[in-house]
Formats: sequence, structure tokens, C-alpha cells
Amino acid sequence: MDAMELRDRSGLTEKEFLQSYDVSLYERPSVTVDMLIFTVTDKEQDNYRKLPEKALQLLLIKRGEHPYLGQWALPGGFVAMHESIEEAAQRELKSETNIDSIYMEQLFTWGDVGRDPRTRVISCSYMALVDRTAMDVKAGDDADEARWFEVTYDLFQEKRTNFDDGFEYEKLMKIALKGELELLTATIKIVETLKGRSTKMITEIVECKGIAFDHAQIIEYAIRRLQNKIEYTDIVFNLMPPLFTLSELQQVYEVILGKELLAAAFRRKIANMVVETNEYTKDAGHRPSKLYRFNSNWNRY
Amino acid sequence: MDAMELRDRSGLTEKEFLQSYDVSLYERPSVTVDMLIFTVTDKEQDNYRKLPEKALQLLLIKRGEHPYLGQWALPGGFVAMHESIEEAAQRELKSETNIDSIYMEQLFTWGDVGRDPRTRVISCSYMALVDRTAMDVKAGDDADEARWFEVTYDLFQEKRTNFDDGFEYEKLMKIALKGELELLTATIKIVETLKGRSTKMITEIVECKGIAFDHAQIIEYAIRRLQNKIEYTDIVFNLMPPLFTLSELQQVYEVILGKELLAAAFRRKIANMVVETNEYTKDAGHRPSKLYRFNSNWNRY
DNA sequence: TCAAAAGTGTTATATCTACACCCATGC
DNA sequence: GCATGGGTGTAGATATAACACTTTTGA
Repeated sequence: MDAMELRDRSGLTEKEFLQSYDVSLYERPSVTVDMLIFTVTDKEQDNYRKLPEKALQLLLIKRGEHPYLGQWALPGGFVAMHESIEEAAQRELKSETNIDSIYMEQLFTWGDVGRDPRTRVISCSYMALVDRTAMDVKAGDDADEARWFEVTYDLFQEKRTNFDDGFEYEKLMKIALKGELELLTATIKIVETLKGRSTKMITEIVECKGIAFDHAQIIEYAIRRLQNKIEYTDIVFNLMPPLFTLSELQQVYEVILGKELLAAAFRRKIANMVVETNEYTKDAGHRPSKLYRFNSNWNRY
Repeated sequence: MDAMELRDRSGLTEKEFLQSYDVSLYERPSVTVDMLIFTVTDKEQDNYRKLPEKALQLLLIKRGEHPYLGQWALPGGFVAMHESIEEAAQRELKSETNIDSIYMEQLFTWGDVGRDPRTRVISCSYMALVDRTAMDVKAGDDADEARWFEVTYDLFQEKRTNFDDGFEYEKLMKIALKGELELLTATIKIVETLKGRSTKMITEIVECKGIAFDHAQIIEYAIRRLQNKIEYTDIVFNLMPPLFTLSELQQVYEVILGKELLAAAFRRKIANMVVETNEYTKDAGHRPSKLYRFNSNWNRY
């Protein structure tokens, strides 16, 4: 009954087989992780009455080496033999930004043949959401020149064609990443096809300025996932400080979803995800606002 | 301005750098794909009046080699250098089951260090849903001994502990895979922890009989994803024949979700995903049922 | 005083749940 | 006739959307 006693066609036990196993027989791709580290900040606001606007930001690193020398890329690196993919991502996150991640999620694994000119590279992407007000995020004072870029994400064009047995829906999304000095842009084409019974989606980089590799595509994917997940999970709170006002929370929703929300409806919707405290904002130039914290007993149902 | 003219610290242009790039400097893991091929079949039913019950099935392959010789594993294989991950998955799907997939989705990439005793193997898992009544699925008559296993998925134990700043929720799920001769089982522990601001989930194989590698865990993950996606996408229709009754569709929902649904509510919910035809079932032992097809203009919104 | 935001209430409209009920068929 | 599934109607509860309105502050 012992599995170790089973012998294969060559008469080897499992132990013998493993001892004779030669990895080097097969050519292997390289595996990397890429990190999408999002945060939210306040923009400048000159009117003393108005609330500062929020902006979604993404951390990028200027490439100091070939390929894509001088362009901006997602932080990341190779997965070493002794660590899991998740550990590699955590290690990179820590070394690039000094953050012990509070939220990290595997997004998608990118493996097109030509995506890296050096060699065949398969990259596993992770999304991390951080609260910039609480964390000591080192970016900008790093040798690698890491910088936060303000992310905007807009529908540029849409096209729908109907067929007897389905349709094709094509969208062009414009991504802009605005840094202190540079403006990076990309246009991503997303084609949803329904033929017969089910939807298929293909994405492609149409145009790209200053963003290395296929990272524009990865960014687009991450934004979509973020927009999606914010609707039915509690991930937003990873972007928030421990105490926040409901207006601030609403602003974060709005900047991620890219649309305005009605305050009354919003408050009701998120009511049981938050708990009110006895504290209030001060010196706001208008009526003070109650501060809330995340309800750690929140449950989707 | 030409990027090719930029020189790095060693004074190389991008072209020169790429020519001198030596892949063999770094040790690399192997990359595989694993396919979760689900389908639905009718079970035997002796009462002429009753409808046959539906069962969810998963395709597994008996291992003819070490490691896990004699156990059952997900179909899959190594990703070759000249093909994308998706192409590798499609190729394997075609060769293992003779199916040109109508639906295929990347699930998750598994990369724990010890998950394959041969060497470091990172595996990208894909889920495929097939309509067994229409496809010529070769399984069982294959040299590799591929077989459909009936999948059941049950909550065995749950435990919730509340803390001041969060909670821990632990679930034990029992998976059973019933083949013609063999019964494979596994227990997966899923721990959701909320500490401070956001949920973290960890899964682990507690017990496993007859299922190779960490595939029990991958199967558990896939079932959860399937249960989730069936609620807000049109993926079910990949499991259905072109024409079906609403009761059949409901049965498929029920077998995937593992719970009974009210017919009236179900019909209203899926009303605009389907289109009625003029055809009816015959010889059913009860009132004939109208046949429906997928509404290829369906839209989530 | 007033601009801006904070916060509540109201009404109409969907959507979901649970259940009751009638219909059509093959044996 | 009757067991079984097919199919519809309805009342109550709950959620959503749109909008109007009141409150509170700092300058």
C-alpha cells in the first residue's frame, strides 16, 4: 500500500525516480512578479472651503537598464527558487516601498511569448493597496527612482457590432499616468466577443508612451479589477487611514469608479461597513464631519 | 530620441545588450498549466416520471509516472518556449479531450516551493466548461486513462472566533470525486482572517486521498470561482446544450451552487439571459416543457 | 451673511422571497 | 386518477434612485 513502493515502467520507485530526475532536460521560461501598488492622496485645493480632491496613484520605477532604459515600469523582479510567488511579491514590495503589505492579491499571469525582449518571461502580477498617510512609503528618495503617478482612466471610444448569433463590443481606454515631471499615456483596446454561447475578451496595447514592457496592459487590467472589487468587497479600507469621514470615503469610491455618486445613497450603501466614532474633523471651513472607522465585523451578507 | 540609441551604464545600446544577454545565469523554475475541465451529465433515473438528476463532473487523468504514480491528477503539461500560457492550455485541452474550448479562463497561479517533488514547478491553472452532449469528448478511451469524476463539495465544519479588532473564520470543505471505480476525497481548510482593516484568506490541504500534487486545493478554488461566477456572468451556458429547458438550467445552477432554488424566482432572475423557442420536450412523463436558448444579446446591465 | 459640506427624510420604483395555485402529460 | 414537473400570480419585504431639505461651521 505504500506509495513509495510503487514502481514505474522503468522499474523505479518514486524515491529512485526523484533522485534521477534531471531538470536541465527542458528549456524553461523565467518567472517574475510585477506589483501594482495603489494609493490615494489629496490634491492641492486653494479654496479654503472646498474639500481637497482625491487622486488615485500608482507607484512606478524608472528603468536604469536595458531593455526599455529610461522608461517607467511596475516594480517587480525575478522569483527565486527558494521562495513562493507570494513571498517574492512581498519581498519586492518591502524592498521597493518599505511596506509590509496590508493587502495583496494575485491578479493575473502574463505569458505572451514576445512580452520581454530579453528572453521568455512569464510574469505573475499582484495588486497591493496602501494607506499613504500611515505608511512610511519610500519612493522618490530611492536609487531606483521610484515615483508615484496619478492615474486617470477614461473611455475614449466604443463600438458595438451586432450579429445574428452574438456581437462584438470594442472599447478603447485611455490611461494617463501623471508624475511630477512626466506624463505617460497608453491606449488599450478591449474586445469582447460573443459568438454562440459565451463571451471572450481580448486586450491589446494600441499605443503607449513611456511605459515599459506590456505594463500598460497590466495596469488597465488592475484598474478594472479594482473597480470591480470595490463594489462587493472591503478592499477600499486598505486605502483609507484608520479614521475617515464618509465624504472622504465617497471621494475614494468616486475616483476609483470614475463617476460621481449621490451622497445619500452612498451613505446608506456603506452604512454597515463602517462604525461611527465620537470624533469630528476640525477647521474644515464648513460644518465638521463625524469620523468613522472600518467595521471589522462587516460581512457581505 | 530613438530608444535604440540610449546606452546603459556599460555603454551598450539596447540591441547590444540583448545580444549579450545570457539567460543561463539565473536558475529558473519550470512552468506548467493545469486544466480544470468541468461538465454536467444526467444521472440515471428509474422513475419514469422524475427528471434525471444532474451531476457536475471533472476530468482527471491517472498518473502513469512518478511522482504520484497511480493517483489522479488534473490534465496539464509544461509550457513550451514558443507558445503563450493560454496556447499551452488550449493545446493540452485539445490533446487531452479533443475539445476546441468554448470557454476557458485563467484561474490562479500556484507556486509554493514544495508543491512538486521533482523540482520547482509553478503552475498556471485554467478552468474550461464544456457541453458534454455536443462535444466529442474523448476520455476513458485514451492511453492516459482520462476519466470523468462526479464532483461533490460540502461544508464539513465551520468555526468563527471574534476578536476586538477582527475575527477568524475557518471552514473545512470536503471534496469527493466519484469515478466509475474509485472514490477520491480531500478536505481543504480555508481560513479567512480579518485583523485591522482587511480580509486575508489562506487555504490548505488537510487530508487527501488519491489526488496528486496540490490538485485538491486547485479543485476547491475552481469550484468556488465557478459558484461565484455563475451568479453574475453567463458561463453556465457553456455547460448547456444549444436548446434546454428552464428546469434543466435550474438543475445546473443547483448542482453547482449546492442548494435548491425556487423555480418562480429562478425563472424571473434568468429571464433575460434566455430566449424561448417554439419547441417543446416530448415523452417526459409529465407536461412538456418549452425549450430555450441562450440570449446572445444578453447584457449584465 | 454665506458658501460649502454634513447629514436626514420622502417618495416612487425595482427587485427578491415565499408561497399558493393552476396546467398538461403519460401511464 | 394521479404523480410529476411546467408555469404564473401575488403580497410583503427589502433595496435603490432621485431629490428636497435642514444643519453647522469658518471666514
